[in-house]
Amino acid sequence: MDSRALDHTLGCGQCFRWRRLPDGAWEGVVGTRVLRVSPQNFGQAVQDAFWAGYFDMDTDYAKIRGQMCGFDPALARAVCFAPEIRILRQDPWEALCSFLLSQCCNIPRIMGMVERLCRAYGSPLGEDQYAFPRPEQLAAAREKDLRALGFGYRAIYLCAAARNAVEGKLDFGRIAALPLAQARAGLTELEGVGPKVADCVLLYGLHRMDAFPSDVWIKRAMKTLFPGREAADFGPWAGLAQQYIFHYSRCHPELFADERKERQKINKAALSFSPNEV
DNA sequence: GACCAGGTATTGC
DNA sequence: GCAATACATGGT
Repeated sequence: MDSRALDHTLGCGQCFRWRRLPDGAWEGVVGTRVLRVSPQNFGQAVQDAFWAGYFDMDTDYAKIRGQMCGFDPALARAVCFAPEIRILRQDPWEALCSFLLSQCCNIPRIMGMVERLCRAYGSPLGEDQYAFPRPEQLAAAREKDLRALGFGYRAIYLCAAARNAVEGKLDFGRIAALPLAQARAGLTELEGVGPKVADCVLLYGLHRMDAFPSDVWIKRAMKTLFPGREAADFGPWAGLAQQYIFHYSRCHPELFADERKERQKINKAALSFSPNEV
């Protein structure tokens, strides 16, 4: 795996605990392990079954890419922009908490929040690294504690999730065994989990490759780049297609400049009708 | 100093 | 069912 491949997979917005170092290597915490991975040692790292699983080495991505590129020229452009994206097999609990926090935040802010959460409640792993807190650890937190970390209205969502996990009402093993629609329904019973967060948990935490998280970027991209298409059109690899489209869109905001102008025009008009009067 | 961000729950029509 | 709105905050 070359450095471009690491950049694609770890920098495409699917994970929040990896950082790119000045020399092009990446450092991250997964479970209770810390890994510094570079193009030079990647092959050796995935000799270890744990990391092979995490990087999803058993999936033939080249084959899937081929099918995608033949399906739609716009999708082919997104694939060619960052072809080496792989869908990591992340921990579902961590994915749930991370994407509960992600609401109305940009990725740098999400990374900051997750970092503060781990420092406050996770187990130390040495060298200034902390594990993602387990449900029992997070269950000790009160809403005000989490608000103090800057989580805002998302604080109660984490409290509720931790409580449900500890009490056994939230069981990822049970959800993993369900068909997609039912798994999604099970997750959306949790406070603060709507269709987007549920699909993120399914795709990134339970590796359901047909889950298709639809956020602001994906909604924009679907309207502009894939008019008339919907998630199901992308088939069993819709989740991977979604990741290609998400990353491509975020790196090409100019594609949506017209829509942004429209939004600003509407905002301005709304303001002129209701000037601030304190 | 706006603008915007990997949304969700609630409310009102 | 669907649009509007509140919810909190910080990165750029």
